[in-house]
Amino acid sequence: MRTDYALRALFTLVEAYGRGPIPIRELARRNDVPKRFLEHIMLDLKNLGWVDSLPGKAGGYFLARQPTEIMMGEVVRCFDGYLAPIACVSVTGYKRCTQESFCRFRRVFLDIRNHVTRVMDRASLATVFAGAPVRDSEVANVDCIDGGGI
Amino acid sequence: MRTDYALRALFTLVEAYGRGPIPIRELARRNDVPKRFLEHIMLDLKNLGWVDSLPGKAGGYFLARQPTEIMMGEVVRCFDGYLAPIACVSVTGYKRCTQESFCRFRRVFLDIRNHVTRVMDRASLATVFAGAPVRDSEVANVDCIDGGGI
DNA sequence: GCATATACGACTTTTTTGATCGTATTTATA
DNA sequence: TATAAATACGATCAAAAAAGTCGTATATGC
Ligand code: SF4
Ligand code: SF4
Repeated sequence: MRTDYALRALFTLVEAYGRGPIPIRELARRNDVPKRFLEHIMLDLKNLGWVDSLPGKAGGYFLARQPTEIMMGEVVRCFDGYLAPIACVSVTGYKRCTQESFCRFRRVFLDIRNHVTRVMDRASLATVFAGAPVRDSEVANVDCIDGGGI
Repeated sequence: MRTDYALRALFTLVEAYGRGPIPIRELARRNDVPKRFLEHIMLDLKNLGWVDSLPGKAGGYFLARQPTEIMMGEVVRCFDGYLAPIACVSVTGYKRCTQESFCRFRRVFLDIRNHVTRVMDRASLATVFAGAPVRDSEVANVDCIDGGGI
């Protein structure tokens, strides 16, 4: 949830970009996140340099960088440690495995990692915000070989 | 780990397909998995119909289906619940979210889900086993926009 | 009958996640 | 300058999930 909550808050700030700070109470309400929990997340985002804040009356949080300059990949990577589906194919969170030299299915995970990073590191908050919400049918419509579940 | 351990064991059985059962002691040793833990995993695999077993001397586990007929996607889905990176874009493990109607970044996750399922549901154990292990350089070589970490 | 397998529920430990609380500090404004 | 409203931040907690262990029952081949 942490990563998801962080993204929710960030996109709310993208929407309000240039229009002054938003108090955490408002961020929590709008995004359906426990307020006290969101405090920690916002603090992380601040320390990472993506948002800034003003205390006191009329204070709150606002983006510290342009929405075009924050990539989804960076955000996820900071909260989850890495984008890869498993640590043995990650760079930032690499963890050696004893089976590496002969493991066969590692290649499948590598393929997925490559796609995930390609997508996530090209997607700035601005780009993503410009897109339309997902329609239900898009989730249900599965184009994999057997039409099976996901 | 569970999913990874399951895959390790399965691929060992693929390698030995048609050459009699392999005792769990051997599976645990070869794949660096705690033996007692692997017992539970093998039992799951058996109940799911992918492997079968023989007790007693000269007993052990063996594939119950042809390696061409078990897909990686099925395996992962059974152990992890779903392939999607987040439940709101999953079919088998779908969980409603209050933000769905206006969430923007959900589309990014949907894109990833589509790729993951496409790859995983087309990859049979046989196909994957036929491939070569991953070289270190392939993991290090990142082709995302900024050449940054993964 | 004995050695060697799997079968399987109960249990324990560890890690992760999600969340709460108390209190200090800063700021605008009346 | 008092006060109300905001962030700052460490301490702590609880629940859940994941990882791993144990004891013992049962089946099989020789
Ligand atoms: S078994 Fe293969 S995929 Fe799993 S961690 Fe080891 S190298 Fe990576
Ligand atoms: S906030 Fe968006 S991505 Fe996250 S769970 Fe809700 S709909 Fe899905």
